[in-house]
Amino acid sequence: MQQPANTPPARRRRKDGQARREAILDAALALFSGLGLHGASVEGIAERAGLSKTNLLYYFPSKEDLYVAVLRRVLDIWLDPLQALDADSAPAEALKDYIRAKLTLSRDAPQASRLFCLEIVQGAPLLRAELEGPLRALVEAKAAILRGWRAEGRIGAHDPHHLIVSIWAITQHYADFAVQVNAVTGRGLDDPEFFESVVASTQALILGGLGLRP
Amino acid sequence: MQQPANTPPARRRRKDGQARREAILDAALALFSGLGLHGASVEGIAERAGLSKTNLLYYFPSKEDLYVAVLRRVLDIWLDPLQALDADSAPAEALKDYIRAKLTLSRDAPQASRLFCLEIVQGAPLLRAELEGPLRALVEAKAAILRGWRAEGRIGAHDPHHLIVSIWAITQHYADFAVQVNAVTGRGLDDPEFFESVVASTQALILGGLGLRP
DNA sequence: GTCTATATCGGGATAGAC
DNA sequence: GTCTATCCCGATATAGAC
Repeated sequence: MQQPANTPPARRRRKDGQARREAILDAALALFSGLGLHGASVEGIAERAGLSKTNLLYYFPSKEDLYVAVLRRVLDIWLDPLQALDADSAPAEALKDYIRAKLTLSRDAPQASRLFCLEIVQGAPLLRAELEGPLRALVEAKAAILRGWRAEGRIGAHDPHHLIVSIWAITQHYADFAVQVNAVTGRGLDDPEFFESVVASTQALILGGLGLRP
Repeated sequence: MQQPANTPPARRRRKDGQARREAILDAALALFSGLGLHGASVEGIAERAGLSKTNLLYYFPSKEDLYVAVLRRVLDIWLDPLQALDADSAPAEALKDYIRAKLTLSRDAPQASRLFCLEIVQGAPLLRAELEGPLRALVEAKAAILRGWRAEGRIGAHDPHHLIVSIWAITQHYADFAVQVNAVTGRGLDDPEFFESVVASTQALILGGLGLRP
């Protein structure tokens, strides 16, 4: 079996390069989500990622390029859980799973949630196309599923758009407004007990609103 | 009756000064909420307020001072509606009124909502004291009302903190994530018909989650 | 209170050696 | 790929005349 040292230089360098890019993207996410695009400095990101400012600019030619790269990565994670909402499942189970998946994301990737939030709040000049295209189409597809359930009398009457938006609002709020939630309740999603109580509460609220009982 | 020209200079100047401060605060809110603290420039704010950069710095000695002044103003508006939640009202009516008041604020003061959101998402170094003090106390008082209603069997079982947080999350979301809501639904709170449907939907969701029927 | 001019600085980006 | 040195611009803030 070959040792790592035997790996051809070209390939090893490329792998290192990818790892370095990942490290930069991680550092950038941390600082952009905490300080905003203009509040974070390239130097600060570089320092956190363990390289020099000029060296960082070798990997990403400009600050904006880096920012867009981070944002793209975040968006990919973001669209994922809704995809799983399935017409064949029982409505209550499908919605409960979706709520749990979103809250899990808020717990495990709060920085991604916050960066997404910052970008949307400021008008999302970079993301608007993504929102009006793929996201809108995805929501439309899932709204159709909800309307189908409604037609079959399996859930109560409720505007599907508002339902989806409300689920987003609540689940993301626990990541984006974490400091406020913490100030008021003294706890956060990283506390397993609190996490489960939020999941249960949110599920109860949404299902109750649809006239379903968990 | 006296003409404005007869107003003593000192008084007139002071009144003009106050009006100018207001204009600056309005302009600052618009730009800070759209570009963030570091993204907005003093020059841009001055231009929007109709004076020169140096002149602005006569009224507010530094950019940060201005930012804090804007934030204080926003927070005052913010704490207001929850105060009105009253133990003597019928639970369903009190909650419906609160939801409508919050959504009205989201419709009429979206920039204030967004600036507040930006600040919280970034960790709210300036607001933390306000959150842990007055806000927490206020929430605790209102949570006690909800627990009282629960004890009397007038509402269903639901954690009061989660309920309040969920109402915040949904109602503010329509201001803060307006571009996303617009991308997905094609409409916003400024559309009266849409506004009323959001109010009705949110009320139904919350009351339904508490086992109440509107 | 308002203006012009200017000091000062941080930070993004480039040049070029190694 | 990484470094040192440097350029350059935008932005905050100040000085001082009017």
